[in-house]
Amino acid sequence: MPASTTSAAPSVTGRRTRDEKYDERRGQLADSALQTLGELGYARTSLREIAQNSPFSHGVVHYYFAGKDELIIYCVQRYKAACVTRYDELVATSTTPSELADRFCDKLVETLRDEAPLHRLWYDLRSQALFEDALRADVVEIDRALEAMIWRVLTRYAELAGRAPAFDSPLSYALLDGLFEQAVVAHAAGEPAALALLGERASRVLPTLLSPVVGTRRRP
Amino acid sequence: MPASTTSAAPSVTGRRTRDEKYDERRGQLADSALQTLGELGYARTSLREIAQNSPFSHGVVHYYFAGKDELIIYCVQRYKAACVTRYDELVATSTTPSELADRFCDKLVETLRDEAPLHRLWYDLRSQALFEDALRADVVEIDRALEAMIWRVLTRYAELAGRAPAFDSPLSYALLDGLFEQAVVAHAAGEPAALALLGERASRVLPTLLSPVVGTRRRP
DNA sequence: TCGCGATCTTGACAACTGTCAAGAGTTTCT
DNA sequence: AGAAACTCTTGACAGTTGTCAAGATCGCGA
Repeated sequence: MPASTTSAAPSVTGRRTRDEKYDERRGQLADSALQTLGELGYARTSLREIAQNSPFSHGVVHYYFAGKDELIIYCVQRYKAACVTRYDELVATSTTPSELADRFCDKLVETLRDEAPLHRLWYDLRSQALFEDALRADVVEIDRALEAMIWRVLTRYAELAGRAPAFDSPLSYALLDGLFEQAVVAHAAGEPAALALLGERASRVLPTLLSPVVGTRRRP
Repeated sequence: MPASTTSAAPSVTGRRTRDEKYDERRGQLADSALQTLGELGYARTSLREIAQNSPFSHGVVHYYFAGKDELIIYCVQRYKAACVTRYDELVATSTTPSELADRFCDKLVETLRDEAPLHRLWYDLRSQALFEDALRADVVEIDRALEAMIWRVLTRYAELAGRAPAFDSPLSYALLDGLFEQAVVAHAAGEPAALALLGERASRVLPTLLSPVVGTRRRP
């Protein structure tokens, strides 16, 4: 174990301190673990398999983590950090509702295309959390963060359109998440149209997530 | 192995034939397996655990099934048969759109309340199919059957309302499935409001799955 | 009643898992 | 340079798993 127990902020000096290297190794191991998890899924991933996808041997895990559970949870939190800001730039810079909708759908398709293993892993972990208590708290927290991410998109979308969201945050997230998970499943099953269908369906659904326009009906 | 290889239709005589008993045992084992799977999830369920939830010992599985995979797939197909007709009676006997919507939402809540383990298992298996090729074909087939089940509800709902479905079958299913899975997760996490929220959200979403009314706008 | 096939139990097997201790190798500091 | 702390490898452990073979038990037909 490292001598110091203080958390590792970047050192002011040029040299890296021990704690920084320690945290770097933890991250390195977590990335190897995430790669393996994305390929094999939670159930089939063993510590030895993780180590084989890393420059280290299987025993090193217990030097940097208390055990398998702590490693997995660390991975899950790392995954979350990479996810929840995915649409923020798009939300900040879009100027019309249709521009925001288009860019959001494109990004949705793009992340499925480029990061399919991680998305498979996410749905796998969320299912595992239905049975494994140790995962539940972190999975629920990530789900909330994803919901908030979607809600930021929708509220800005509504704002740009001069309308209101049709549903509240959890319901809106549930609908879009169902759409995305269906695409992940189809993509994993090798359906080549999965990407295009996701984009097309998302762009059809988005307008219905805003409440119907009022006040434009002609006077009687 | 049983002497005859013919499939076991109910015998005309009063006595049960060997093949009938053979199939009965397969079903019995599959039910024990489904119970264990619903409690522990796919990853943590072993053949010995399944056998402990049955009147038999662990070795008997290999007398009735070629191996673990065949047992699991047999279970999954059995699960499907119990699921896909859940809303058919309601579809056949409802006479107004709001009656159908109410009864559908009630049934949705009821099945989550009474059969939560099986629903957990379903989402678990669908996630496992993202990694395990042996499960993929059967899981995809079940997903299609569930989609058709939902589509029967929606087309009848639209018919009773004198309107058209707003989206096609896959998209409608994806949206409602997202809603239901969210409720399964919340229910498993012990949130007591999960059941009520599911019913409330479903009844809010259903009307938006029909295309907006046209032709009722007053003439200019 | 007896015999034979169907059914089921028991026990063993190899493979795999998470865990951890012992020690080798490496870096750091005085 | 030498000691001390840190880092990593190796090998072993106990437990679990799917699989299957050998044999015990059951039940039906003659």
